[in-house]
Amino acid sequence: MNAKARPDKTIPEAGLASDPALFKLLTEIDMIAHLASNEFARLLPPPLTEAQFGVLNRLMRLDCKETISELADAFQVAQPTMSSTVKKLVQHGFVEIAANEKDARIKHVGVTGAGKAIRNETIKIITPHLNELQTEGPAEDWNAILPALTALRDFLDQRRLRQMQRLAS
Amino acid sequence: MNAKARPDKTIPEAGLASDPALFKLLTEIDMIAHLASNEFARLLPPPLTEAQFGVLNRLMRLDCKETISELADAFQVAQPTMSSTVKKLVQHGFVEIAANEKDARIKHVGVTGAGKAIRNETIKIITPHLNELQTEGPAEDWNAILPALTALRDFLDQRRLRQMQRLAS
DNA sequence: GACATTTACATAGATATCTATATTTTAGGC
DNA sequence: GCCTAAAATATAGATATCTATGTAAATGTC
Repeated sequence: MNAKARPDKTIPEAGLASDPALFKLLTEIDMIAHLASNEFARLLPPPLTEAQFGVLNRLMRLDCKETISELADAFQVAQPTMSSTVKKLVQHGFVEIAANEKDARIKHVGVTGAGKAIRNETIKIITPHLNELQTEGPAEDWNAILPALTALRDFLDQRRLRQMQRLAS
Repeated sequence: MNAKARPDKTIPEAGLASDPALFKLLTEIDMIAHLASNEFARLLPPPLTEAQFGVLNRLMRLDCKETISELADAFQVAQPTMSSTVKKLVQHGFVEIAANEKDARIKHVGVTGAGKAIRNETIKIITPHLNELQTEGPAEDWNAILPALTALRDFLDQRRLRQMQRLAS
């Protein structure tokens, strides 16, 4: 990202006035996700990437081990993508693989001490930025709009599952 | 994306109950963007990619030509990324480059007839899916929550510009 | 007006993702 | 029990993105 701060050409609202509300919403959501993702990626302590942090964060929040496929499903990425992410986490010593006694195909991914340390370090780095967003950002009632977005996400997720089942039949 | 439709392990709400509302919101937004992006990418008529469609759509909506840098800024991607996207659009014959008479460094990107055709074809493909989202998706008042998200996006965008200026000083 | 700086774009190399497919292990039908 | 199908993961190859840097053209300073 090398963009220079040029004369403000920012569009006040995503899309055109004529676009349907849902299309504008999705456009806006895409831009927010993109902006937040870029900012977040820059803050991460090397060698941690967004995908890698996501895995550490999830396993620590849920306080459990998960398999490659479970993680791939949770983050909605392809299984080889998660295999690659986990492989790098292993190389960095942030997770370790445990074999399943009953099924030799399955690998359980668990966070190591080093993994917990860098995840907590990341949280410390991120927190002030989130706080700035809270205090200096727009004063909206985020809890009020959260259920609508959760419903939308759930619908898209269900539709995705339906389409996959259609392909498999 | 090879995920199988496994027993429903969907988390009802993004993140943990203990997470701050804004963090949950950003997590939810990231998941929606991811889901929508995946679905959209699958629907695009080859050889069009999401980034390529975005450029065609923008130039046609604004009914103008823009430079590589202007497009990179608009989509918040690095300039070489947009150079690459435009190069592929040129190879497919969807845009054409016009030189600037006064400044030989500048390239103006304009949509061709073939570009307009495939953009309109894409709209036709997408529309039924958007309609399904409208009719079968959650019945929320999207117009009501749009301003809050626009404000959030604007804040993140402004913060990004501030940080870039800080680096340049 | 010469020279350093800035600007617009291109190129090179690295990474993360995807799809397609291979490999290994388990489960099921006969 | 055997043999096929399904499941979990790995490998290979392609693409899109990034950062760092190169190149050419315009700008500005003295």
